[in-house]
Amino acid sequence: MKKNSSNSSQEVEVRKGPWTMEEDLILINYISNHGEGVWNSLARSAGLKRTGKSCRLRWLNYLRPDVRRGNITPEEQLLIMELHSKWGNRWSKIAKHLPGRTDNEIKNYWRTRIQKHIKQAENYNGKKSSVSTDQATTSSTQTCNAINPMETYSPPYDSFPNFSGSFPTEANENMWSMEDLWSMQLLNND
DNA sequence: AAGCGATGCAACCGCCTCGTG
DNA sequence: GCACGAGGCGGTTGCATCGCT
Repeated sequence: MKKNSSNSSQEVEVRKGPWTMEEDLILINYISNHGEGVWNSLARSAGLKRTGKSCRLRWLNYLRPDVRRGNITPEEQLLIMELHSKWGNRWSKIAKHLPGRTDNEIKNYWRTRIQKHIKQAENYNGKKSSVSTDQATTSSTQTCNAINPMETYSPPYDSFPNFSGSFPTEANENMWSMEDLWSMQLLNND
């Protein structure tokens, strides 16, 4: 990002974009041997041409052994919605209540799935209210003065016709599975 | 079968907070 | 008390994939 550092003579090119399998392995290997630490120095010591931030993000969102991927269950979804209605966009706070889930994953899930349904519901309500304003206002008065987007629509979560059908049914396939990576990492350690 | 728009997710960016000297 | 660096967080973007025409 910023290139005006004092040690510009030794400035190393910073890699951006998708992580390669090799980089993943280096990071996993390094952390399993040395543990997490100061991310900037970790990135340097591990020989990764990445920023500390990038390493941290990759580790937390993807490489950590306890990260669960895909298959957000209906229970988790309800919890997300409940916590979001309580705290708003405090994704990391919400993520702490969903073991194995990352803030990024929850954020993405919210934006791509739930928010879509909210918009649909709002449109539906809008149309409805144009026909019958009284009904619409009475049904939304409970929460109409809230700032939180969760509270700007009235139907309960389970009233979305397609909602239950939109749960991901299978884990997203990555280029390589975490099991593969970890087994490779174990092999490297030998 | 090809083209194209929609969708989902990984990763980056920039701001804020906190710890340390 | 102040400056600076690192970490944390939420918002946004870019790209790969999917599904429809």
